Amino acid sequence: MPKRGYHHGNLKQALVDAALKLIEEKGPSGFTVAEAAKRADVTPAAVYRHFEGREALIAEAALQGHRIFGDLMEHAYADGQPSALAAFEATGRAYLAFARKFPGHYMAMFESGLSNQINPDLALAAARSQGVLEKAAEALSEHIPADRRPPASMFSAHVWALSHGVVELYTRGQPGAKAPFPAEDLLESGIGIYLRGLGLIKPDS
Amino acid sequence: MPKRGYHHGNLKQALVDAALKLIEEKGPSGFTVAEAAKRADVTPAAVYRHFEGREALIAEAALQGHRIFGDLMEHAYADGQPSALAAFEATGRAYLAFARKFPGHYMAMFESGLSNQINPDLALAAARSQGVLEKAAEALSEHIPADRRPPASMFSAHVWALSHGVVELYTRGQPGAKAPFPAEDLLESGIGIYLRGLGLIKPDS
DNA sequence: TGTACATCAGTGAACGCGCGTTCACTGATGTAC
DNA sequence: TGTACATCAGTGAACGCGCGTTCACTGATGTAC
Repeated sequence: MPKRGYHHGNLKQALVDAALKLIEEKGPSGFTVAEAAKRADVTPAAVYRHFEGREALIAEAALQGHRIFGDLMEHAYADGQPSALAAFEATGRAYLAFARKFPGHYMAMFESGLSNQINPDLALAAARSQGVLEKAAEALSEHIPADRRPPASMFSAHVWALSHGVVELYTRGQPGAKAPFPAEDLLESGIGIYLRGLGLIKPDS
Repeated sequence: MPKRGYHHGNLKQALVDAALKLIEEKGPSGFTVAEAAKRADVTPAAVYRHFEGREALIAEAALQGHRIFGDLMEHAYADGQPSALAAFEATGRAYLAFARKFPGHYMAMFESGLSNQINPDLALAAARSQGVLEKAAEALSEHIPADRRPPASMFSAHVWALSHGVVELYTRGQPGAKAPFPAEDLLESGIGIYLRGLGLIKPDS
């Protein structure tokens, strides 16, 4: 536990953490500077010692999220190697696992309406995780005969879209929500069928 | 053009239309009662002659959206008949077409955070469009040998998720957005590969 | 057709609230000597 | 080790603003006779 007297010790991170909790609870637009400050036991004005404003705080939360996300994707990819197929599947699963485990980060990254271009660090971190999936797709596409091989960036876009859709529709526990299957199963089976469609899995395995 | 004197003529719908435009422009949480009133050339207080409050206005917008959406899905389904495959593919395309053509409605329906349970009419209208896709999936699943036939509600969930993901990620024209392929092509090809994976399309056709 | 009146869709002013942000300040901390 | 001082992370009060909503009201409309 960090010290706490008049000076906080690590207020910047405490504010980011508070913002993440708030975003998780009420969505990106339900989050307010004042409430984040309150949760960090600090006056609203103190926020401006560490951030230019509300948007900068959200951007920092998103940045941290992209870094974690990128790491997870890299590890998933590495664990699946040397099988191109296993690596590709693992990155898909990592997407959902991240959304589950870091919902505040996820929302800051993908649902806040914040542009990644706001800040070069953010743009870089965002590009990195996307790059991992594209790399995995690239390796996978080499297992398809060259004459009828669709572009690898298409695979990654498909899986990214499917993953995102599953998260948005079947992961949010809205009251009265439809949840026919666990999201993990839905994504796993969806990707499985998709890969079979690409001819990368045997029809009956 | 409706008359306009002291009385508006059709203020209720004018407010819904204004709300839809605003939501389209600034997102569901960027929309305000005051601005919707202004766009309809009316005092904010007038809104309360027709709606209980802000939320009720959004709910009405979402309701109208679900009705249009349901109709589109039904028509797409009917046009694809009697081919189960064509009908299924058509409903997928209809999803994206709706999101393109009625972005305000789409956002009110799927991005406003509004629960469909708020209002029985809304719940009904929302269930209807989902039902069409499920019906299409049901018919399709009968073309798969019964012993290795996954549940039809899974197909519809997969396609729904893929469609939603494509809309969210590749349809919103954010500055600096990644748009490797037209969303329509992405969805079309994704569903194609998926259906091949189900064994419903010939590998090389 | 003309008048009296009920209905009701709008107005305009006001409310309390919480927001993001600013400012001069003060108290704690760390460093130089 | 002790004192003087610069640094700086926090405070507390205040700002202007736009929000959703309420209220008593008024002017237009439609109907009964």
